[in-house]
Amino acid sequence: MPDEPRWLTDHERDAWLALAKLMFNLPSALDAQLLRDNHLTLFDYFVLSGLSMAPGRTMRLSDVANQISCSLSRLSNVVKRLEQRGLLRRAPDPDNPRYTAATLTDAGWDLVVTAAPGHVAAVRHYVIDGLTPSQIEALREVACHVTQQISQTSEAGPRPR
Amino acid sequence: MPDEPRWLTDHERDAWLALAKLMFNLPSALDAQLLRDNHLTLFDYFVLSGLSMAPGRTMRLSDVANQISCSLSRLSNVVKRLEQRGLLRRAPDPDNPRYTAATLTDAGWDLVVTAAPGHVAAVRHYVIDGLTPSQIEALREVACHVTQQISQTSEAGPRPR
DNA sequence: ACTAGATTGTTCAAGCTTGAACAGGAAGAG
DNA sequence: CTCTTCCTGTTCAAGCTTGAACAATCTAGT
Repeated sequence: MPDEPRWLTDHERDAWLALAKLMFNLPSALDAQLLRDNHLTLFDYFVLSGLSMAPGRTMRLSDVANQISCSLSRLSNVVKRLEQRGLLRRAPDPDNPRYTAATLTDAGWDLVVTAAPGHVAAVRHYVIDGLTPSQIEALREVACHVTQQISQTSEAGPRPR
Repeated sequence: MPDEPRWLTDHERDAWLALAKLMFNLPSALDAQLLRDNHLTLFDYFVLSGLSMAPGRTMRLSDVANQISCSLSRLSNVVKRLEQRGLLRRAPDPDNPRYTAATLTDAGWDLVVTAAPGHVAAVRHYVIDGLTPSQIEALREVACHVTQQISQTSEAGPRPR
């Protein structure tokens, strides 16, 4: 039988509700821009953009999954579709055939280069522009805090009581 | 042909990447706790919790959709499933038969009461606890800024150039 | 009163995500 | 050397979301 839980104060609740609204709506807003202009989801863009910055435009799938914190299952499905569109190629890693390496094709590179300006403009429009430098710093601190809590908790179970 | 776009500075990019990681992972972390303990998604919880705070535990579907900023299509599907589970009832609004009103049942109320402490604990754990009051205030300001940008832009098209 | 348009909500097909089951290879213990 | 275990990645079924099409109702203009 749990003690009386520590409810949120009014300020805490306001901040949480605002964040929840952001979580529900920002992904679809960014998806909408990328889909409309480049037929990419935000998730697709992160995968391609990650590859475009890697040496040799190549990364192991498990490294990609770690970088953007997603399930291997989801990544595998997305990468399969991106390969079917000719934006990247999959091949077993020569050093260690257990790994699969994804390499951006020229078409994939061109698409990232084409899509980047519009995507950055959307991120600026929705998130960055209009914030003061100290708000941007606070945003970074808060978001890092949350992601750290999540990754630390994944082992110990979400709610340790 | 666009001008050279305004890329993000290092600080801005760090803040944006941290927020993106939060967006990708916080919803599933909160879903996981609610699904494990109460067989509810976060979205389900917001719907039920919204009804539980409304006068008569009743709201019009379109008001619910506005409150949590989601498509009517998604809400309609979720509400149908919640009704099948006996957590709420749908009925045409007596005042205006064009509206559909959803009313929380006793079972739905009991479930919200049961689920709330664990959910609040998870929100505290992942988000609120460990932040200073000024960080919480900054979070609220930033999140409100973003949601405002999104709702203002939905009319004029995401990327006005 | 009548028509045109807007609002509200449902439904359907298509696509996506999730979690579980599975296969293959690598590393380590005995 | 062999067995077990872990890691990596794929696949499949089930469930969810999306957007478009549709029906029903209200509102406003004429």
